Amino acid sequence: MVNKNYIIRLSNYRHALNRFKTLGFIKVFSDNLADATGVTSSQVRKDFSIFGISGNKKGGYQVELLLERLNDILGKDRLQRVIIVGAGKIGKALINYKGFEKDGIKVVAAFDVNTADRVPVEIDVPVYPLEKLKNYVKKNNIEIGVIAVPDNAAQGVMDLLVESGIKGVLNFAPIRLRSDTDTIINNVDLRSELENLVYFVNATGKSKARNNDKGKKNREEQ
Amino acid sequence: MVNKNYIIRLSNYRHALNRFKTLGFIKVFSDNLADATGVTSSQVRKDFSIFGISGNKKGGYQVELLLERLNDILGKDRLQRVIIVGAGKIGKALINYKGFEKDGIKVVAAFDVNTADRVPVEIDVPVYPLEKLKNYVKKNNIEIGVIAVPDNAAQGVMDLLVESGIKGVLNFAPIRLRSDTDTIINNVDLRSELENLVYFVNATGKSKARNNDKGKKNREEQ
DNA sequence: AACATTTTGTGAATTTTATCACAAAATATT
DNA sequence: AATATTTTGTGATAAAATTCACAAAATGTT
Ligand SMILES: NC(=O)c1ccc[n+]([C@@H]2O[C@H](COP(=O)([O-])OP(=O)(O)OC[C@H]3O[C@@H](n4cnc5c(N)ncnc54)[C@H](O)[C@@H]3O)[C@@H](O)[C@H]2O)c1
Ligand SMILES: NC(=O)c1ccc[n+]([C@@H]2O[C@H](COP(=O)([O-])OP(=O)(O)OC[C@H]3O[C@@H](n4cnc5c(N)ncnc54)[C@H](O)[C@@H]3O)[C@@H](O)[C@H]2O)c1
Repeated sequence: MVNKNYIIRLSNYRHALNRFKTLGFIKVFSDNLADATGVTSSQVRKDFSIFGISGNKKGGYQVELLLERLNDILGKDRLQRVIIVGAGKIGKALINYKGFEKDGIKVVAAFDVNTADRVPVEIDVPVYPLEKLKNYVKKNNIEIGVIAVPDNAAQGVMDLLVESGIKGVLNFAPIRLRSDTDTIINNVDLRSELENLVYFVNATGKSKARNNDKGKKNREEQ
Repeated sequence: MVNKNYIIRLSNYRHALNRFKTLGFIKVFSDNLADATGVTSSQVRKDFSIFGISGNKKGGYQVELLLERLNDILGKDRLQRVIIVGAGKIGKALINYKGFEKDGIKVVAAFDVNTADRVPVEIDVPVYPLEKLKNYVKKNNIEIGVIAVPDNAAQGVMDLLVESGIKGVLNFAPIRLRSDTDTIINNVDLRSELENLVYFVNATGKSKARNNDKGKKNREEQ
Protein backbone atom coordinates (compact mmCIF):
# COMPACT_ATOMS: atom_id res chain seq x y z
CA MET A 1 0.00 0.00 0.00
CA VAL A 2 1.43 3.30 -1.14
CA ASN A 3 1.77 5.68 1.76
CA LYS A 4 3.33 8.98 2.63
CA ASN A 5 6.88 7.70 2.68
CA TYR A 6 6.76 6.45 -0.88
CA ILE A 7 5.56 9.83 -2.06
CA ILE A 8 8.17 11.68 -0.06
CA ARG A 9 10.83 9.59 -1.76
CA LEU A 10 9.35 10.03 -5.23
CA SER A 11 9.24 13.74 -4.59
CA ASN A 12 12.90 13.63 -3.57
CA TYR A 13 13.88 11.66 -6.65
CA ARG A 14 12.07 14.20 -8.75
CA HIS A 15 13.96 17.10 -7.26
CA ALA A 16 17.26 15.32 -7.57
CA LEU A 17 16.43 14.63 -11.19
CA ASN A 18 15.71 18.28 -11.83
CA ARG A 19 19.13 19.09 -10.49
CA PHE A 20 20.76 16.38 -12.59
CA LYS A 21 18.96 17.81 -15.57
CA THR A 22 20.33 21.29 -15.05
CA LEU A 23 23.77 19.70 -14.77
CA GLY A 24 23.29 18.29 -18.23
CA PHE A 25 22.72 14.66 -17.34
CA ILE A 26 20.94 12.66 -20.02
CA LYS A 27 20.68 9.48 -18.03
CA VAL A 28 20.99 8.56 -14.36
CA PHE A 29 21.41 5.33 -12.44
CA SER A 30 19.59 4.23 -9.35
CA ASP A 31 22.87 4.82 -7.58
CA ASN A 32 22.95 8.48 -8.51
CA LEU A 33 19.44 9.03 -7.23
CA ALA A 34 20.19 7.04 -4.11
CA ASP A 35 23.20 9.14 -3.32
CA ALA A 36 21.41 12.38 -4.02
CA THR A 37 18.47 11.56 -1.79
CA GLY A 38 20.07 9.53 0.96
CA VAL A 39 18.60 6.10 0.39
CA THR A 40 19.99 2.86 -1.05
CA SER A 41 19.88 2.08 -4.73
CA SER A 42 17.71 -0.98 -4.04
CA GLN A 43 15.23 1.33 -2.45
CA VAL A 44 15.15 3.48 -5.54
CA ARG A 45 14.63 0.52 -7.83
CA LYS A 46 12.05 -1.04 -5.55
CA ASP A 47 10.10 2.20 -5.45
CA PHE A 48 10.20 2.48 -9.21
CA SER A 49 9.15 -1.13 -9.50
CA ILE A 50 6.11 -0.45 -7.34
CA PHE A 51 5.07 2.50 -9.47
CA GLY A 52 5.72 0.62 -12.68
CA ILE A 53 8.64 2.80 -13.66
CA SER A 54 11.31 1.07 -15.70
CA GLY A 55 14.67 2.01 -17.10
CA ASN A 56 16.99 -0.17 -19.08
CA LYS A 57 19.58 -2.52 -17.84
CA LYS A 58 23.04 -1.14 -18.00
CA GLY A 59 21.62 2.06 -19.49
CA GLY A 60 19.95 3.39 -16.36
CA TYR A 61 17.07 5.84 -16.69
CA GLN A 62 16.57 8.60 -19.24
CA VAL A 63 16.33 11.78 -17.18
CA GLU A 64 13.68 13.32 -19.38
CA LEU A 65 11.43 10.28 -19.47
CA LEU A 66 11.79 9.58 -15.78
CA LEU A 67 10.89 13.15 -14.95
CA GLU A 68 7.78 12.92 -17.08
CA ARG A 69 6.77 9.75 -15.34
CA LEU A 70 7.29 11.23 -11.87
CA ASN A 71 5.51 14.44 -12.79
CA ASP A 72 2.63 12.36 -13.94
CA ILE A 73 2.44 10.32 -10.75
CA LEU A 74 2.81 13.36 -8.53
CA GLY A 75 0.15 15.34 -10.38
CA LYS A 76 2.49 17.97 -11.74
CA ASP A 77 0.46 18.39 -14.92
CA ARG A 78 -1.53 21.24 -13.46
CA LEU A 79 -0.96 24.11 -11.05
CA GLN A 80 -2.05 23.35 -7.50
CA ARG A 81 -3.63 26.31 -5.80
CA VAL A 82 -3.29 26.50 -2.04
CA ILE A 83 -4.78 28.83 0.56
CA ILE A 84 -3.34 29.87 3.89
CA VAL A 85 -5.46 30.41 6.97
CA GLY A 86 -3.79 32.74 9.44
CA ALA A 87 -1.61 35.52 8.06
CA GLY A 88 0.61 35.72 11.11
CA LYS A 89 4.29 34.91 11.42
CA ILE A 90 4.27 31.54 9.69
CA GLY A 91 1.46 32.46 7.34
CA LYS A 92 3.32 35.52 6.07
CA ALA A 93 6.48 33.54 5.51
CA LEU A 94 4.57 31.14 3.29
CA ILE A 95 2.60 33.87 1.53
CA ASN A 96 5.77 35.66 0.48
CA TYR A 97 7.71 32.55 -0.47
CA LYS A 98 8.15 32.04 -4.18
CA GLY A 99 9.95 28.71 -4.01
CA PHE A 100 6.93 26.46 -4.51
CA GLU A 101 5.88 27.94 -7.82
CA LYS A 102 8.49 26.24 -9.91
CA ASP A 103 7.05 22.98 -8.57
CA GLY A 104 3.53 23.85 -9.57
CA ILE A 105 2.26 24.92 -6.17
CA LYS A 106 0.95 28.43 -5.72
CA VAL A 107 -0.46 30.25 -2.71
CA VAL A 108 -3.46 32.06 -4.16
CA ALA A 109 -5.08 33.62 -1.11
CA ALA A 110 -4.90 33.93 2.64
CA PHE A 111 -7.61 34.35 5.25
CA ASP A 112 -7.47 35.86 8.69
CA VAL A 113 -9.83 37.07 11.40
CA ASN A 114 -7.81 40.23 11.49
CA THR A 115 -7.16 41.68 8.05
CA ALA A 116 -6.33 45.17 9.28
CA ASP A 117 -2.82 45.13 10.68
CA ARG A 118 -2.00 41.63 9.56
CA VAL A 119 -1.70 42.32 5.88
CA PRO A 120 1.80 41.30 4.79
CA VAL A 121 3.98 44.19 3.74
CA GLU A 122 5.31 42.80 0.49
CA ILE A 123 1.85 41.58 -0.37
CA ASP A 124 0.99 40.07 -3.69
CA VAL A 125 -1.42 37.48 -2.35
CA PRO A 126 -4.75 38.85 -1.13
CA VAL A 127 -5.63 38.44 2.53
CA TYR A 128 -9.37 38.12 3.03
CA PRO A 129 -11.51 38.07 6.15
CA LEU A 130 -12.26 34.57 7.34
CA GLU A 131 -15.94 34.90 6.40
CA LYS A 132 -15.01 34.80 2.73
CA LEU A 133 -13.15 31.50 2.98
CA LYS A 134 -15.96 29.05 2.38
CA ASN A 135 -17.22 30.85 -0.68
CA TYR A 136 -13.74 31.32 -2.11
CA VAL A 137 -12.86 27.66 -1.71
CA LYS A 138 -16.06 26.48 -3.32
CA LYS A 139 -15.95 29.00 -6.15
CA ASN A 140 -12.31 28.35 -6.98
CA ASN A 141 -12.30 24.66 -6.29
CA ILE A 142 -9.41 24.85 -3.86
CA GLU A 143 -8.33 21.45 -2.57
CA ILE A 144 -5.48 22.24 -0.20
CA GLY A 145 -5.31 24.56 2.80
CA VAL A 146 -2.64 25.47 5.31
CA ILE A 147 -3.53 26.04 8.95
CA ALA A 148 -1.29 28.70 10.50
CA VAL A 149 -3.52 30.02 13.26
CA PRO A 150 -3.00 29.87 17.03
CA ASP A 151 -3.39 26.42 18.53
CA ASN A 152 -6.76 27.07 20.12
CA ALA A 153 -8.25 28.25 16.83
CA ALA A 154 -6.89 25.38 14.75
CA GLN A 155 -9.69 22.82 15.18
CA GLY A 156 -12.30 25.44 14.36
CA VAL A 157 -10.47 26.35 11.19
CA MET A 158 -10.10 22.66 10.36
CA ASP A 159 -13.85 22.20 10.63
CA LEU A 160 -14.43 25.21 8.43
CA LEU A 161 -12.00 23.95 5.82
CA VAL A 162 -13.59 20.53 5.73
CA GLU A 163 -17.03 22.07 5.51
CA SER A 164 -15.83 24.19 2.62
CA GLY A 165 -14.71 21.14 0.72
CA ILE A 166 -10.95 21.18 1.32
CA LYS A 167 -9.38 17.75 0.76
CA GLY A 168 -5.92 18.17 2.25
CA VAL A 169 -4.56 20.21 5.13
CA LEU A 170 -1.07 21.18 6.16
CA ASN A 171 -1.19 22.01 9.84
CA PHE A 172 1.38 24.05 11.76
CA ALA A 173 -0.49 24.12 15.06
CA PRO A 174 0.96 21.66 17.56
CA ILE A 175 -2.28 19.84 18.22
CA ARG A 176 -3.90 16.76 16.81
CA LEU A 177 -6.66 17.82 14.46
CA ARG A 178 -9.69 15.62 14.09
CA SER A 179 -12.11 15.14 11.28
CA ASP A 180 -14.64 12.45 10.55
CA THR A 181 -14.17 12.91 6.82
CA ASP A 182 -11.26 11.42 4.94
CA THR A 183 -9.51 14.75 4.61
CA ILE A 184 -5.76 14.24 4.57
CA ILE A 185 -3.89 15.96 7.38
CA ASN A 186 -0.15 16.51 7.35
CA ASN A 187 1.36 18.05 10.42
CA VAL A 188 4.47 20.19 10.60
CA ASP A 189 5.52 19.94 14.20
CA LEU A 190 8.58 22.10 14.67
CA ARG A 191 8.49 21.70 18.41
CA SER A 192 8.68 17.96 18.01
CA GLU A 193 11.56 18.28 15.54
CA LEU A 194 13.50 20.43 17.97
CA GLU A 195 12.77 18.17 20.93
CA ASN A 196 14.03 15.35 18.79
CA LEU A 197 17.31 17.11 18.18
CA VAL A 198 17.61 17.82 21.87
CA TYR A 199 17.22 14.14 22.67
CA PHE A 200 19.76 12.86 20.18
CA VAL A 201 22.22 15.62 20.85
CA ASN A 202 22.12 14.81 24.56
CA ALA A 203 22.32 11.12 23.86
CA THR A 204 25.56 10.48 22.08
CA GLY A 205 26.07 6.76 22.24
CA LYS A 206 22.40 6.02 21.93
CA SER A 207 22.60 7.96 18.68
CA LYS A 208 20.93 6.58 15.62
CA ALA A 209 22.20 6.10 12.10
CA ARG A 210 20.34 8.65 10.04
CA ASN A 211 22.85 9.25 7.32
CA ASN A 212 23.58 6.34 5.11
CA ASP A 213 26.23 7.10 2.60
CA LYS A 214 27.50 4.90 -0.09
CA GLY A 215 28.53 7.83 -2.23
CA LYS A 216 30.30 6.86 -5.40
CA LYS A 217 29.60 6.47 -9.06
CA ASN A 218 29.99 8.06 -12.34
CA ARG A 219 29.03 11.49 -13.41
CA GLU A 220 27.30 11.34 -16.78
CA GLU A 221 28.18 13.30 -19.81
CA GLN A 222 27.49 11.61 -23.08
CA MET B 1 17.15 0.77 18.69
CA VAL B 2 15.57 4.03 19.72
CA ASN B 3 15.09 6.27 16.75
CA LYS B 4 13.35 9.46 15.75
CA ASN B 5 9.86 7.97 15.75
CA TYR B 6 10.08 6.86 19.35
CA ILE B 7 11.08 10.33 20.43
CA ILE B 8 8.36 11.97 18.38
CA ARG B 9 5.83 9.77 20.13
CA LEU B 10 7.29 10.40 23.58
CA SER B 11 7.17 14.10 22.84
CA ASN B 12 3.53 13.76 21.84
CA TYR B 13 2.68 11.82 24.97
CA ARG B 14 4.35 14.51 27.01
CA HIS B 15 2.30 17.26 25.44
CA ALA B 16 -0.90 15.31 25.78
CA LEU B 17 -0.03 14.78 29.43
CA ASN B 18 0.49 18.47 29.98
CA ARG B 19 -2.96 19.06 28.61
CA PHE B 20 -4.45 16.32 30.79
CA LYS B 21 -2.73 17.93 33.73
CA THR B 22 -4.30 21.31 33.11
CA LEU B 23 -7.64 19.52 32.88
CA GLY B 24 -7.08 18.26 36.39
CA PHE B 25 -6.29 14.64 35.59
CA ILE B 26 -4.40 12.83 38.31
CA LYS B 27 -3.95 9.60 36.43
CA VAL B 28 -4.21 8.56 32.80
CA PHE B 29 -4.46 5.27 30.97
CA SER B 30 -2.58 4.17 27.90
CA ASP B 31 -5.90 4.52 26.15
CA ASN B 32 -6.19 8.21 26.95
CA LEU B 33 -2.72 8.92 25.64
CA ALA B 34 -3.37 6.80 22.59
CA ASP B 35 -6.49 8.69 21.75
CA ALA B 36 -4.89 12.06 22.35
CA THR B 37 -1.91 11.33 20.14
CA GLY B 38 -3.40 9.14 17.45
CA VAL B 39 -1.74 5.81 18.12
CA THR B 40 -2.94 2.54 19.65
CA SER B 41 -2.79 1.89 23.35
CA SER B 42 -0.46 -1.06 22.74
CA GLN B 43 1.90 1.33 21.07
CA VAL B 44 1.87 3.57 24.11
CA ARG B 45 2.54 0.70 26.47
CA LYS B 46 5.21 -0.77 24.22
CA ASP B 47 6.97 2.57 24.02
CA PHE B 48 6.87 2.94 27.78
CA SER B 49 8.12 -0.60 28.17
CA ILE B 50 11.12 0.19 25.97
CA PHE B 51 12.01 3.24 28.03
CA GLY B 52 11.46 1.42 31.29
CA ILE B 53 8.42 3.45 32.22
CA SER B 54 5.87 1.64 34.32
CA GLY B 55 2.48 2.46 35.70
CA ASN B 56 0.28 0.22 37.75
CA LYS B 57 -2.18 -2.30 36.59
CA LYS B 58 -5.72 -1.11 36.73
CA GLY B 59 -4.48 2.20 38.12
CA GLY B 60 -2.88 3.51 34.92
CA TYR B 61 -0.15 6.13 35.19
CA GLN B 62 0.20 8.99 37.65
CA VAL B 63 0.27 12.13 35.50
CA GLU B 64 2.83 13.86 37.64
CA LEU B 65 5.23 10.95 37.80
CA LEU B 66 4.91 10.12 34.15
CA LEU B 67 5.61 13.74 33.22
CA GLU B 68 8.72 13.73 35.34
CA ARG B 69 9.91 10.56 33.68
CA LEU B 70 9.30 11.92 30.18
CA ASN B 71 10.89 15.25 31.01
CA ASP B 72 13.88 13.36 32.20
CA ILE B 73 14.18 11.24 29.07
CA LEU B 74 13.64 14.20 26.77
CA GLY B 75 16.18 16.37 28.54
CA LYS B 76 13.70 18.90 29.86
CA ASP B 77 15.71 19.51 33.00
CA ARG B 78 17.54 22.44 31.45
CA LEU B 79 16.80 25.19 28.96
CA GLN B 80 17.93 24.40 25.43
CA ARG B 81 19.36 27.37 23.65
CA VAL B 82 18.99 27.45 19.89
CA ILE B 83 20.35 29.77 17.22
CA ILE B 84 18.85 30.63 13.86
CA VAL B 85 20.94 31.21 10.76
CA GLY B 86 19.14 33.36 8.22
CA ALA B 87 16.80 36.06 9.53
CA GLY B 88 14.57 36.02 6.47
CA LYS B 89 10.94 35.04 6.21
CA ILE B 90 11.15 31.71 8.03
CA GLY B 91 13.91 32.86 10.34
CA LYS B 92 11.88 35.82 11.54
CA ALA B 93 8.83 33.69 12.15
CA LEU B 94 10.89 31.48 14.44
CA ILE B 95 12.70 34.36 16.12
CA ASN B 96 9.43 36.00 17.12
CA TYR B 97 7.66 32.81 18.15
CA LYS B 98 7.23 32.39 21.88
CA GLY B 99 5.65 28.95 21.79
CA PHE B 100 8.79 26.90 22.38
CA GLU B 101 9.74 28.54 25.62
CA LYS B 102 7.23 26.74 27.79
CA ASP B 103 8.85 23.56 26.54
CA GLY B 104 12.31 24.64 27.52
CA ILE B 105 13.53 25.68 24.08
CA LYS B 106 14.65 29.25 23.52
CA VAL B 107 15.95 31.05 20.45
CA VAL B 108 18.84 33.07 21.85
CA ALA B 109 20.38 34.62 18.73
CA ALA B 110 20.18 34.81 14.97
CA PHE B 111 22.86 35.30 12.37
CA ASP B 112 22.62 36.70 8.87
CA VAL B 113 24.92 37.96 6.13
CA ASN B 114 22.72 41.00 5.94
CA THR B 115 22.00 42.50 9.34
CA ALA B 116 20.95 45.87 7.99
CA ASP B 117 17.44 45.62 6.61
CA ARG B 118 16.82 42.10 7.82
CA VAL B 119 16.48 42.90 11.50
CA PRO B 120 13.07 41.73 12.64
CA VAL B 121 10.74 44.52 13.60
CA GLU B 122 9.50 43.18 16.92
CA ILE B 123 13.03 42.18 17.79
CA ASP B 124 13.97 40.80 21.15
CA VAL B 125 16.50 38.32 19.88
CA PRO B 126 19.77 39.83 18.61
CA VAL B 127 20.66 39.36 14.95
CA TYR B 128 24.42 39.23 14.47
CA PRO B 129 26.53 39.20 11.35
CA LEU B 130 27.49 35.73 10.26
CA GLU B 131 31.14 36.28 11.17
CA LYS B 132 30.22 36.23 14.85
CA LEU B 133 28.56 32.84 14.70
CA LYS B 134 31.49 30.58 15.39
CA ASN B 135 32.65 32.52 18.36
CA TYR B 136 29.16 32.84 19.79
CA VAL B 137 28.48 29.12 19.49
CA LYS B 138 31.74 28.17 21.14
CA LYS B 139 31.50 30.76 23.89
CA ASN B 140 27.90 29.93 24.75
CA ASN B 141 28.09 26.23 24.17
CA ILE B 142 25.18 26.20 21.75
CA GLU B 143 24.30 22.71 20.56
CA ILE B 144 21.42 23.27 18.17
CA GLY B 145 21.11 25.47 15.11
CA VAL B 146 18.39 26.16 12.57
CA ILE B 147 19.25 26.68 8.91
CA ALA B 148 16.86 29.16 7.29
CA VAL B 149 19.02 30.52 4.49
CA PRO B 150 18.50 30.22 0.73
CA ASP B 151 19.08 26.75 -0.68
CA ASN B 152 22.42 27.55 -2.28
CA ALA B 153 23.84 28.91 0.97
CA ALA B 154 22.65 26.02 3.12
CA GLN B 155 25.58 23.62 2.77
CA GLY B 156 28.04 26.40 3.51
CA VAL B 157 26.15 27.29 6.66
CA MET B 158 26.00 23.62 7.59
CA ASP B 159 29.78 23.36 7.33
CA LEU B 160 30.19 26.47 9.44
CA LEU B 161 27.82 25.16 12.09
CA VAL B 162 29.60 21.82 12.28
CA GLU B 163 32.96 23.56 12.45
CA SER B 164 31.65 25.70 15.29
CA GLY B 165 30.68 22.65 17.27
CA ILE B 166 26.94 22.46 16.68
CA LYS B 167 25.56 18.97 17.35
CA GLY B 168 22.08 19.16 15.85
CA VAL B 169 20.61 21.03 12.91
CA LEU B 170 17.07 21.77 11.85
CA ASN B 171 17.14 22.49 8.14
CA PHE B 172 14.46 24.32 6.18
CA ALA B 173 16.31 24.40 2.88
CA PRO B 174 15.01 21.78 0.46
CA ILE B 175 18.35 20.13 -0.15
CA ARG B 176 20.16 17.20 1.34
CA LEU B 177 22.84 18.48 3.66
CA ARG B 178 25.99 16.48 4.09
CA SER B 179 28.43 16.21 6.91
CA ASP B 180 31.10 13.69 7.72
CA THR B 181 30.61 14.23 11.43
CA ASP B 182 27.79 12.63 13.35
CA THR B 183 25.86 15.86 13.58
CA ILE B 184 22.13 15.15 13.64
CA ILE B 185 20.17 16.67 10.79
CA ASN B 186 16.40 17.03 10.82
CA ASN B 187 14.81 18.37 7.70
CA VAL B 188 11.60 20.34 7.46
CA ASP B 189 10.58 19.93 3.87
CA LEU B 190 7.39 21.91 3.35
CA ARG B 191 7.50 21.39 -0.38
CA SER B 192 7.53 17.66 0.12
CA GLU B 193 4.64 17.90 2.58
CA LEU B 194 2.58 19.86 0.09
CA GLU B 195 3.44 17.56 -2.79
CA ASN B 196 2.34 14.73 -0.59
CA LEU B 197 -1.03 16.34 -0.02
CA VAL B 198 -1.37 16.91 -3.74
CA TYR B 199 -0.76 13.24 -4.43
CA PHE B 200 -3.22 11.89 -1.90
CA VAL B 201 -5.85 14.49 -2.65
CA ASN B 202 -5.70 13.58 -6.33
CA ALA B 203 -5.67 9.90 -5.54
CA THR B 204 -8.89 9.12 -3.75
CA GLY B 205 -9.19 5.37 -3.83
CA LYS B 206 -5.47 4.86 -3.45
CA SER B 207 -5.82 6.90 -0.27
CA LYS B 208 -4.07 5.71 2.82
CA ALA B 209 -5.30 5.26 6.38
CA ARG B 210 -3.61 7.99 8.35
CA ASN B 211 -6.16 8.53 11.05
CA ASN B 212 -6.68 5.67 13.39
CA ASP B 213 -9.37 6.32 15.89
CA LYS B 214 -10.54 4.10 18.63
CA GLY B 215 -11.77 6.97 20.72
CA LYS B 216 -13.45 5.94 23.91
CA LYS B 217 -12.71 5.70 27.60
CA ASN B 218 -13.16 7.38 30.83
CA ARG B 219 -12.45 10.91 31.79
CA GLU B 220 -10.71 11.03 35.16
CA GLU B 221 -11.77 13.02 38.14
CA GLN B 222 -10.95 11.40 41.43
C1' DA C 1 31.21 -12.05 -32.71
C1' DA C 2 32.42 -13.78 -28.44
C1' DC C 3 33.26 -12.25 -23.84
C1' DA C 4 33.30 -9.07 -20.02
C1' DT C 5 31.02 -5.58 -17.50
C1' DT C 6 27.38 -2.98 -15.73
C1' DT C 7 22.92 -2.10 -14.08
C1' DT C 8 18.10 -3.15 -13.82
C1' DG C 9 14.09 -5.57 -11.81
C1' DT C 10 12.26 -8.36 -8.50
C1' DG C 11 11.41 -12.47 -5.67
C1' DA C 12 13.35 -14.05 -1.24
C1' DA C 13 15.35 -13.04 3.10
C1' DT C 14 15.91 -9.97 6.68
C1' DT C 15 15.02 -6.34 9.68
C1' DT C 16 12.04 -3.18 11.74
C1' DT C 17 7.75 -1.75 13.46
C1' DA C 18 3.24 -2.43 15.19
C1' DT C 19 -0.42 -5.26 16.90
C1' DC C 20 -2.31 -9.20 19.47
C1' DA C 21 -3.48 -11.48 23.24
C1' DC C 22 -3.27 -12.83 27.70
C1' DA C 23 -1.26 -13.68 32.47
C1' DA C 24 -0.58 -10.94 36.41
C1' DA C 25 -1.60 -7.25 39.26
C1' DA C 26 -4.40 -3.67 41.10
C1' DT C 27 -8.70 -1.91 42.22
C1' DA C 28 -13.72 -2.15 42.74
C1' DT C 29 -17.98 -4.61 44.07
C1' DT C 30 -21.01 -7.60 46.53
C1' DA D 1 -13.17 -11.81 51.94
C1' DA D 2 -14.33 -13.67 47.85
C1' DT D 3 -15.39 -12.46 43.12
C1' DA D 4 -15.51 -9.51 39.15
C1' DT D 5 -13.45 -5.97 36.47
C1' DT D 6 -9.97 -3.27 34.55
C1' DT D 7 -5.56 -2.21 32.83
C1' DT D 8 -0.67 -2.97 32.58
C1' DG D 9 3.47 -5.21 30.63
C1' DT D 10 5.40 -8.04 27.40
C1' DG D 11 6.40 -12.22 24.82
C1' DA D 12 4.49 -14.02 20.47
C1' DT D 13 2.71 -12.91 16.10
C1' DA D 14 1.77 -10.29 12.17
C1' DA D 15 2.58 -6.70 8.98
C1' DA D 16 5.41 -3.45 6.74
C1' DA D 17 9.64 -1.76 5.06
C1' DT D 18 14.15 -2.48 3.54
C1' DT D 19 17.98 -4.95 1.88
C1' DC D 20 19.99 -8.92 -0.45
C1' DA D 21 21.27 -11.27 -4.21
C1' DC D 22 21.18 -12.75 -8.64
C1' DA D 23 19.25 -13.80 -13.36
C1' DA D 24 18.47 -11.22 -17.39
C1' DA D 25 19.32 -7.60 -20.35
C1' DA D 26 21.94 -3.95 -22.31
C1' DT D 27 26.15 -2.03 -23.46
C1' DG D 28 31.09 -1.96 -24.04
C1' DT D 29 35.54 -4.31 -25.34
C1' DT D 30 38.82 -7.15 -27.63
N1 LIG E 1 5.93 31.09 14.29
C1 LIG E 1 6.58 29.96 14.47
O1 LIG E 1 7.80 29.91 14.28
C2 LIG E 1 5.87 28.70 14.84
C3 LIG E 1 6.62 27.59 15.19
C4 LIG E 1 5.97 26.40 15.53
C5 LIG E 1 4.60 26.34 15.52
N2 LIG E 1 3.89 27.43 15.18
C6 LIG E 1 2.44 27.30 15.19
O2 LIG E 1 1.91 27.85 14.01
C7 LIG E 1 0.69 28.49 14.30
C8 LIG E 1 0.78 29.93 13.84
O3 LIG E 1 1.85 30.54 14.51
P1 LIG E 1 2.27 32.05 14.25
O4 LIG E 1 3.53 32.26 14.98
O5 LIG E 1 2.22 32.31 12.81
O6 LIG E 1 1.09 32.81 15.00
P2 LIG E 1 0.65 34.34 14.86
O7 LIG E 1 -0.02 34.70 16.12
O8 LIG E 1 1.80 35.14 14.38
O9 LIG E 1 -0.41 34.31 13.68
C9 LIG E 1 -1.66 33.73 13.81
C10 LIG E 1 -2.62 34.44 12.87
O10 LIG E 1 -3.86 33.76 12.86
C11 LIG E 1 -4.90 34.74 12.92
N3 LIG E 1 -6.07 34.05 13.47
C12 LIG E 1 -6.40 33.83 14.76
N4 LIG E 1 -7.52 33.09 14.84
C13 LIG E 1 -7.93 32.88 13.58
C14 LIG E 1 -9.01 32.18 13.00
N5 LIG E 1 -9.91 31.54 13.75
N6 LIG E 1 -9.12 32.16 11.66
C15 LIG E 1 -8.21 32.78 10.87
N7 LIG E 1 -7.15 33.44 11.37
C16 LIG E 1 -7.01 33.48 12.70
C17 LIG E 1 -4.36 35.87 13.75
O11 LIG E 1 -5.05 37.07 13.47
C18 LIG E 1 -2.92 35.89 13.29
O12 LIG E 1 -2.75 36.72 12.17
C19 LIG E 1 0.46 28.35 15.79
O13 LIG E 1 -0.39 27.27 16.03
C20 LIG E 1 1.83 28.07 16.31
O14 LIG E 1 1.80 27.27 17.49
C21 LIG E 1 4.49 28.61 14.84
N1 LIG F 1 9.53 31.03 3.43
C1 LIG F 1 8.95 29.87 3.31
O1 LIG F 1 7.75 29.75 3.49
C2 LIG F 1 9.72 28.63 2.97
C3 LIG F 1 9.03 27.47 2.66
C4 LIG F 1 9.74 26.31 2.35
C5 LIG F 1 11.10 26.33 2.37
N2 LIG F 1 11.76 27.46 2.67
C6 LIG F 1 13.22 27.42 2.66
O2 LIG F 1 13.73 28.03 3.82
C7 LIG F 1 14.91 28.72 3.51
C8 LIG F 1 14.74 30.16 3.91
O3 LIG F 1 13.62 30.69 3.23
P1 LIG F 1 13.12 32.17 3.46
O4 LIG F 1 11.86 32.29 2.73
O5 LIG F 1 13.15 32.49 4.91
O6 LIG F 1 14.26 32.98 2.69
P2 LIG F 1 14.59 34.54 2.78
O7 LIG F 1 15.25 34.89 1.51
O8 LIG F 1 13.41 35.29 3.23
O9 LIG F 1 15.66 34.62 3.94
C9 LIG F 1 16.95 34.09 3.83
C10 LIG F 1 17.86 34.90 4.76
O10 LIG F 1 19.14 34.27 4.79
C11 LIG F 1 20.14 35.31 4.68
N3 LIG F 1 21.32 34.67 4.15
C12 LIG F 1 21.67 34.42 2.88
N4 LIG F 1 22.83 33.76 2.81
C13 LIG F 1 23.24 33.59 4.09
C14 LIG F 1 24.37 32.99 4.68
N5 LIG F 1 25.30 32.39 3.95
N6 LIG F 1 24.47 33.01 6.01
C15 LIG F 1 23.53 33.60 6.77
N7 LIG F 1 22.43 34.18 6.27
C16 LIG F 1 22.30 34.17 4.94
C17 LIG F 1 19.53 36.37 3.81
O11 LIG F 1 20.13 37.62 4.06
C18 LIG F 1 18.07 36.32 4.28
O12 LIG F 1 17.86 37.19 5.37
C19 LIG F 1 15.12 28.55 2.03
O13 LIG F 1 16.03 27.50 1.81
C20 LIG F 1 13.77 28.17 1.49
O14 LIG F 1 13.86 27.34 0.36
C21 LIG F 1 11.10 28.62 2.97
